[in-house]
Amino acid sequence: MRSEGDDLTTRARIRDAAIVAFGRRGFAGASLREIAKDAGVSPALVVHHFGGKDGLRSACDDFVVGSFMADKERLTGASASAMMRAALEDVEGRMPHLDYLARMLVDDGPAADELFDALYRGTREMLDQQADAGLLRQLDDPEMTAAYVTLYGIAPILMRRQLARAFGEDTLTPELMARSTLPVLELFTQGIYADDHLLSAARDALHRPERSGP
Amino acid sequence: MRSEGDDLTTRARIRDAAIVAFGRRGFAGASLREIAKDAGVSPALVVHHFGGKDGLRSACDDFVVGSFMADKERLTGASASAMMRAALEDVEGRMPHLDYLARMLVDDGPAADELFDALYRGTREMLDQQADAGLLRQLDDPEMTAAYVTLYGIAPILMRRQLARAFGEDTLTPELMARSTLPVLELFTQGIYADDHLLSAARDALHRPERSGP
DNA sequence: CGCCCTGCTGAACAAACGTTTAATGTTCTG
DNA sequence: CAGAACATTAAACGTTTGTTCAGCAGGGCG
Repeated sequence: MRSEGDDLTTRARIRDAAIVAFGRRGFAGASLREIAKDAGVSPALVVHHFGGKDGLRSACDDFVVGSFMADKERLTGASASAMMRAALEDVEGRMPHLDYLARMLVDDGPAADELFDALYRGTREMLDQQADAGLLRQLDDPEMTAAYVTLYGIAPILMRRQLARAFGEDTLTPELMARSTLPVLELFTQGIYADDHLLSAARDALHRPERSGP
Repeated sequence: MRSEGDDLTTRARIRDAAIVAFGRRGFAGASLREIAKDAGVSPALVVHHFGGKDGLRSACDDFVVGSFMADKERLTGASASAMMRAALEDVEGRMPHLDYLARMLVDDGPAADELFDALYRGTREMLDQQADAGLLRQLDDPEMTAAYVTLYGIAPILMRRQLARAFGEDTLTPELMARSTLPVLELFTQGIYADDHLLSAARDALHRPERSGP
């Protein structure tokens, strides 16, 4: 009997192979036969366990999102440096999950909305707490800011390969992630512009949007 | 005879249909037959014009990247508010191209590297200019900062649907893009944190990375 | 023992895929 | 007008896709 909890069962092996395949080639690009071969089983068994390709997809969705949420919950309340260390520690081990999450978020699958909402809500709550603690500046549009902080947190995961390539690596290494910590925090605590010429120019442009004549 | 310049030829219609299909369903998910039907031609004609699905892909790559670069070049040197207005003006008209670019950047296609490199290079040059003009703060790691500014510029395009959904829309509207201008510029000119507790904590953690005992 | 589940497989299925081939209009050219 | 060159198609090909089906091994239970 298949119990949801214990792992390493055949069912779990299939699911893990599917996560890798979907993450690498996308849902449409990965075939049941390839997944079955990677898991060392027959294609029919995949259907037997998950009902079909769509069922396999939602099982993967649930598992990846679930373990991501568990990780997130486990680290809630931990110190910032502990979170950082945990995130850096095995990027490689969780790489298939990251691949899968990235694919989810751009493929508009059914579970992607739920995942993004959870991330956005988490970011909003975090920012609210920090605002209450007096750690934040006065924000012009807190909700939109929270949305962009969420986007900016996901961006390096979505484009991890390009980010790595820009620094001569071919995948995201712990060193690269460590190196990116300071610049990101620098941006978030003091920005990169020395004065507010761009900001006030934008304010002007938005408040009286003049059109250029012929 | 097919001339590269003038548009609305059958070849161009096929290519445009392919851009829409690839952007929506991904390269593997879109079929030649569907593209041919959307373009109002037979599947065989697609092969005749582009040599096959791969040829069609690279033709789309070239066209989308090419017109993107042309747009970018056309706006080089324009005022910031002019760039903003141009970018906002017809998000809807360029939506298929945005879909396609987003898919390119996460699908690791052959032309994606070239595109990202161009974007990254452009960002680095822009930041260098602004640094020379004294508009930038002193940056801890200018290259990594430039990489993240590039990522952050692309992020709202990659996750445009989620961003829109967070504000009750189902696609990226000009209003949403306008509304996001101020929060983003706010972040880039002064950050969101009131003090540097996170930044200095990260500096400490990176310079003496203590491990937590058992 | 016999029975029935459950995990699992090989073979086969219809559909969809990208591509090829041969043929038909269509258009330009000498 | 003949003929080459191009645009276009219907039909078929071989492959791969997701899925179905009948059946085999094996362990718990009467």
